[in-house]
Amino acid sequence: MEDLNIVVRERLEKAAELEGRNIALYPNAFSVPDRIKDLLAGAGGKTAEEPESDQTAYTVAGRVLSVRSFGKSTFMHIADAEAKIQIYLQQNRIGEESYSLAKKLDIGDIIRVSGPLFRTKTDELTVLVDDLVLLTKNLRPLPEKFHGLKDIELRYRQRYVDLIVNEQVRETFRKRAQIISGIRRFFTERRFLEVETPMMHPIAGGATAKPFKTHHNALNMDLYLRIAPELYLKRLLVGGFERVFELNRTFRNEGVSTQHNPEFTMLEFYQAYATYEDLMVLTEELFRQIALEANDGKMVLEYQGSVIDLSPPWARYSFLESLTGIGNVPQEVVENFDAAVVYAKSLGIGIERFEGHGKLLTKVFDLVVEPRLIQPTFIYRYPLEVSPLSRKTEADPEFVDRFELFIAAREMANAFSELNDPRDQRKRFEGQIAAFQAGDEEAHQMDDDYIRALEYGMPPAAGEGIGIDRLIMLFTDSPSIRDVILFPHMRPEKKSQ
RNA sequence: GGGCCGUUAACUCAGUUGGUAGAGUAUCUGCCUUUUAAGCAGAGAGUCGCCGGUUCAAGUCCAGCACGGCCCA
Repeated sequence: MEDLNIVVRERLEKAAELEGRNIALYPNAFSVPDRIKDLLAGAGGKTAEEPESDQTAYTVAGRVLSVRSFGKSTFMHIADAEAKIQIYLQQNRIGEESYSLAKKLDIGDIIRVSGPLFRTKTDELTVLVDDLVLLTKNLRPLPEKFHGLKDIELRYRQRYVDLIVNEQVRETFRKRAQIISGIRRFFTERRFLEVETPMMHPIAGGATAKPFKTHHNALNMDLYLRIAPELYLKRLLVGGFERVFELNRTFRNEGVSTQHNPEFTMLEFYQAYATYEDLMVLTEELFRQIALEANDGKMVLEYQGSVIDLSPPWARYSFLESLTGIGNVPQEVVENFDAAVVYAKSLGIGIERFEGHGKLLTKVFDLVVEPRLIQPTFIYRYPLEVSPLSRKTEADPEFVDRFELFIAAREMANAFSELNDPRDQRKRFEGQIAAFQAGDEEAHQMDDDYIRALEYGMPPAAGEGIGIDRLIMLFTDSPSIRDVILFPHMRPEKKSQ
């Protein structure tokens, strides 16, 4: 307690004083029948005189955000979950006893007030308080009213404070919830079944990434936090569910950045009897619905200064076309491995000895093409080498029936027609194991049960993964993934406050 | 992992050439019954991120570390 600042000490003293007057600091069971939003909406169409004539008392609760105190009357603003409203306390209306409590209230306290509505001289709808109850005493001062809480570290570490004082942050997370429930509806309406598959995997598969490792004590076995739900969802296609989706957390043991958080939310969906081309159309429809619901019905949005038009259809380039056409990569680089090595080195790309032509070209792509893909763009037909779970392109078996979607220079989705030939899948895994032995830590492991599942027969299908956090960033114009994750991962604080 | 930047009161920020630590908000006291970044008068509030070094003297200069941010890989 000795490390508390003077303001907290004073509030503790004030709290003790109130308790000495038999005023409960944290009382329970006070009903709050009205919402501030409803009061504002109900009075919206009324003239200044009408609220005066309506003496109906309303009861709202909320946190005190500001106080403007005079001798014997006080204005405050209080906010509940959706809105804020001004309240007006007068000593001769609520009595000296209640008014002395009002004088002791602090910004940050949660109170309940009852009374009729009126409009002030400046036409602001205000609750004329008849009854005041302290519901929760605040002991820590809120950040300054004008500048708010700016310090990014504090905002993430103490998100609760960020949410109290920064309305825009609340709005971002409301929009996140709205988009996610819209996605659920989109797939449910199309007869996709929402499923939950394990997050702890004995084999971390379905993506190229380093996993987190954990341990099950009773079973005495190591487990990995999933890097993708993919292989379990496809087992469900084998099982007979023809359309499934999962919308939940995935974990990758990588660095943190404005676009990476160790745990993030991923949508994956699989549709039997569809191809990756069908999913391009479905993806356009999905974004169209999200824009209708979360972008005021507009297909155009602004992200960090770039105007992005989501109107379908979106541009489509094959992977190789995009390298030469968008990235201005010389033709011989895409045709010849040795030329690709020289070119990659000239861009400063580090090359591992287990990396082949396809892998090299994806590194070149990330550097010279991806940054230019501002408008929604499908890049399709990826190298076989970087796609161990995708169906080969029938016309060109060095490539696969896969696309990635880029918007605002970021990968937003990854989709492909699924490889359902168990013999080919086993060979692909074996190739991955060879890469792992050559030093590729992210290479896929053999998953014998997955092969066994395919041997029972998985219908031809296509599947897709969408990084939900990046999608939310796009629709909320957020520069960092941490702005759309309520509690982003941080190193621990050195000492608690 | 590398480079650059930041860390000063609860919050937002100043702090000059190295010479006793500043403002606004918030808090406390007094006045004030239609204010809204209310106003006026006064007061309190600091491990200048941490640890060393240089110096008569360090918020300031130097080294290391911690946390954070941005960029790069």
